[in-house]
Amino acid sequence: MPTRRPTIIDVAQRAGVSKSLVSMALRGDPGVSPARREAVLRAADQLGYRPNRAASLLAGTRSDTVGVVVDDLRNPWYLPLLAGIRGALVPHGLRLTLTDAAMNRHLGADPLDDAVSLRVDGLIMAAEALDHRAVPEGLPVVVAGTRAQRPEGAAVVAADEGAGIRLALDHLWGLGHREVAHLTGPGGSATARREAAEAAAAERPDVRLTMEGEDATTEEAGYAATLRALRDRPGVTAILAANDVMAMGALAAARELGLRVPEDLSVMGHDASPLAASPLLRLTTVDPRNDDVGRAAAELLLRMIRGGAEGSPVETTLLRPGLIARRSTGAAPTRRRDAAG
Amino acid sequence: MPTRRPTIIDVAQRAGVSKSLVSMALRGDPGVSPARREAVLRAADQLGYRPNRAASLLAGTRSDTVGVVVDDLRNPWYLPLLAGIRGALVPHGLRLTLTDAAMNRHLGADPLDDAVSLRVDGLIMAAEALDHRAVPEGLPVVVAGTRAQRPEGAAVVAADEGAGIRLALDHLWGLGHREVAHLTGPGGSATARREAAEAAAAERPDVRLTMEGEDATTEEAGYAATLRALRDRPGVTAILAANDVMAMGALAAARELGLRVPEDLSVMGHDASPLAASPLLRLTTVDPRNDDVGRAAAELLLRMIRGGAEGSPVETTLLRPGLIARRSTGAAPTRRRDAAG
DNA sequence: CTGAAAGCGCTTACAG
DNA sequence: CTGAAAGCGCTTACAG
Repeated sequence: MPTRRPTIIDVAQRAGVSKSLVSMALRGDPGVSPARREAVLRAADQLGYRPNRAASLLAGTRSDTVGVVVDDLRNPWYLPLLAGIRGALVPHGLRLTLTDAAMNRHLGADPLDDAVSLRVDGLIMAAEALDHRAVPEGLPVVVAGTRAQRPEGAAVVAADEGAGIRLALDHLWGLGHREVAHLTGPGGSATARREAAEAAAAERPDVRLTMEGEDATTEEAGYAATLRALRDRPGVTAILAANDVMAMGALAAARELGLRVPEDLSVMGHDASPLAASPLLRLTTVDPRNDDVGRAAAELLLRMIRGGAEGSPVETTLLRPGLIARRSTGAAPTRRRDAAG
Repeated sequence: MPTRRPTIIDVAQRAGVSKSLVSMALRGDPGVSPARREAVLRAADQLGYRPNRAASLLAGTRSDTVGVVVDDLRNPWYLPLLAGIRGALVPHGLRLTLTDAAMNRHLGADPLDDAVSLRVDGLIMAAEALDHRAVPEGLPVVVAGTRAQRPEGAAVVAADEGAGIRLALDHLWGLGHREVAHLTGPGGSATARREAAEAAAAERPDVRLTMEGEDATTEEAGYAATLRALRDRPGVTAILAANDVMAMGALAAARELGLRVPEDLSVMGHDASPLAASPLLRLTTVDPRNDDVGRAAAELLLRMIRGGAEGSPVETTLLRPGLIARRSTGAAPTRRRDAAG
């Protein structure tokens, strides 16, 4: 029969101390003498002790865990964000529990339920707002990235979408593009980027910005929107997609039409996801610095957790995005060379 | 001040029943009268009661949670697997906690620690074997996908790699390819696929199989390996990559060399990841049917959990893979048309 | 710096 | 079908 898992009581007996002392030693409480701490750690190691988190969760006031909700694992934009979050959390001894909203929603499960039922200390939402009632009041929440809504009382850390879009359009305009199609779709960040693009274009009467919308922001949507834009707008020489995944679709559409990128058509993404760096895409992209966004979101959340409810005014932090120029953008052709034309 | 969260005691008072009755009603115990169950559910709803999972974890014998460990979120092969696992788990009321080994390892954290400290009922490992000592003895483990090692006592559900590779080579041979470069790398599934390819080629003296190895199975590795293979082997007309991500690198290398796919060079992937279906790649790929693998792994794990330690002999289940033909493969050219040649 | 005691919110036998 | 009691393995005041 499998031996019962050792508990702190077993560790205490072996180390010859009380069980509270074991608890304190294990958690690195400074008020434990080095000799006893040493004895406790040795005993724990010898017994193969592993703390029962359910017990510590129940007894303690904190879970030392942060919940991270991402929208959809298929769009890899969140990877740098997650790396930033992890990097900020780990030094503080916090763990992270990851949930994806899309698949859970698909199955009728509440994506927040997991994190909430585990009594996470705080939540980082890298997803469109879910059912807000699911967020217990008083739970610190930071929204990471640009979202349509935010739960009441949540702080926001995101890239300055206006600045990012301006970088993108300046880049394209600088290359001589005068008619740009913007691929857009539903969701907070696509909406923010679309509005920023419209605002920027309004200030430049010499350029033309075409909007091409789809009901999704996936690669397929980018593919379809690009085909449509190029068919309807002969003057378009550059595509600015709402994200890298859509830009990937745009590259596919260009290839389908026999257009060379960037000689015949420039394509730009947004997110600086790992995809954009792919040798196959070499995508010029707006870099929201999502690793920094993640780091800042995690650090803000930590302050909210530590500071208690009052210490944290609801704040919005906007980070300055950058631009990563790769081979998918180049000088505008005099006139678009369509395969058909 | 934030109101204390309601507990089953509050629910019991409101419903006018004992707290154990609340517990039973909430968990759907059949031995509770419909009237009382109704009363309990109503009271819980009115109070906004949400169970404290830490408490139920500590008091109960099961966590109703399965841990899933994936290797690296950057390679999307695991997405269909995860969908299959979820689909099988949800109807049984089990939840899933997802961990990625790569990022955790990178930060010096034990990827299993989370799941284990939460006392998951079982583990699905879609990752290279980790530190086996971290797996508590007696914990049901199913390894999903072909992996080099497996924890002692773990069951395996995977695609039949031999059959998959045979499908791939038959496909290429049928198209007239007589010299194929196989892109390989470290790790269990790449190793299994390499060995299967070698075995299959050994039976066909009229074909030539070149191995091109890298120290990783990433897109960059596939890119580098392809450049090398095409430089060293003028007769190679097809690339068979160990996975879709490497095949993506191969496509990039082909483009770099000015080779058209599939007219000048055929490229094949493995995994049937979402990437392969991309309009930009349209990658012919071996389909390990990872959704089925995930479903079968979850169902086997459930049987192991329900059956207890003895009910489950260590078993290996191999599923028959398929082949998805797309545009990246085609008839072999008489002779490779190198951009330089 | 250390130990004895109470209690976190549930589930599980066990008695009715 | 229902209720009173014990206990899961920790943490946290609290007393020394």
